[in-house]
Amino acid sequence: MYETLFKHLQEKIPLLESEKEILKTFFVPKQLKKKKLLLQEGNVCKYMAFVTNGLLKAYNIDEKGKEYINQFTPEGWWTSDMDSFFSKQPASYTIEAIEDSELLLITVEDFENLTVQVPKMDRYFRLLFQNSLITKERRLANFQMLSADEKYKQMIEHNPGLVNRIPQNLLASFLGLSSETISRLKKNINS
Amino acid sequence: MYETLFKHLQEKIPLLESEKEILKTFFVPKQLKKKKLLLQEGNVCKYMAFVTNGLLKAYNIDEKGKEYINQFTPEGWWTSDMDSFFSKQPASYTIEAIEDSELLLITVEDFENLTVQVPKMDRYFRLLFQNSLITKERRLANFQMLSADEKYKQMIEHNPGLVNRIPQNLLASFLGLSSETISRLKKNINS
DNA sequence: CGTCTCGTTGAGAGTTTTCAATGTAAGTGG
DNA sequence: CCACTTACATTGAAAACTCTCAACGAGACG
Repeated sequence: MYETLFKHLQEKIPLLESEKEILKTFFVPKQLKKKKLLLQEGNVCKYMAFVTNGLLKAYNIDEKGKEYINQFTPEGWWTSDMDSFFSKQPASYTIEAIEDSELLLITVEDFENLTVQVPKMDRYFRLLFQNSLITKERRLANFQMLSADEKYKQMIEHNPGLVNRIPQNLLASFLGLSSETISRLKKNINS
Repeated sequence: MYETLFKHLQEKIPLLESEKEILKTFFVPKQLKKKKLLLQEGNVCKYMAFVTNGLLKAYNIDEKGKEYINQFTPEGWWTSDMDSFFSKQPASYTIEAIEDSELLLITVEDFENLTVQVPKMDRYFRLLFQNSLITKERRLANFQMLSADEKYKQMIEHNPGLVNRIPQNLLASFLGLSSETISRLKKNINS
């Protein structure tokens, strides 16, 4: 499972075998069954997690218990409540497995040590966060500018793989729509 | 004006005098009068800009000419269309000065060279992007979860300085509301 | 077979927008 | 310094969009 991680890292930075060995010592593998939590809202987010297999969701809950999905994380991507992770404040997100998943976990302390011991990891995470930031900006612009209809169409066009992998109600939550609205959009599109 | 930049960098990383001298060679100062553009949508974003003075806005425009403000950038912060800057694709944002401003510009090529020549800049930008990401996530969550009323109140509470510095219609655009709605919210709050 | 999850459909309600009119303050050029 | 224009804010009324609630249907799974 470390191979998935190394492959991902090497898309951004070259890695020596010796560095791979060092890296292995920083990560702890973890299995997470469907519906199990990696992080519970209110607790401090102890880990940043690289997903080697499966699919997770990160979401907020409001006073009425309604769920707002912030991010889906399939294999090959990272997840955590970054705010909580770095600041050690209680998390506002809950992170849960949508499918049985395999993760590699790293703590903040190890994260900091890793970037000191292997400085090119600063570059890796600079590039990772840089790309994440661009993605988030695009998502935010979609929220600002698009109608329900447009959001849904964009999603199908840009993330067909994900759309087919999750139930419609989760997609709705991610897009900031109700599941009923999506039903109605589908009907209009097929006519 | 470089002092503002150095001060900002040194909140995240220590800097030697020699490094400051190197840094100076990478940045070009620029004055930007109110209403003038730093970047026009459709052009490639050539610069990442550190604002030493003034205030800018970055926004999208839809087919109807409606403006959607993505970010306000006061002194001490960075602005650019990151997607366009790093990918060299045409920008989707326009960036404009709201007040007479002073900027320090760096090109992509120099940005890359800088991180190679001064590796701790990777760390600096890792931390910068990390924090920006957390901010964007919070902003996105607000868009997903909050009503017009709640968005406005949060804004006043968390960014009173900015709110007092910009006209209401720009604030509305930033929050994804109409200026009329904000007028009505104000009336309700003061009663 | 029963239960749980997920999706569809209808009707009504709520929030926010749009459009248009009006008000007000602040520049700007003659 | 005044008249005029421009920028910004307020208010009302109607319209649009999406949601909520409730009922029902269909498939998956133990």
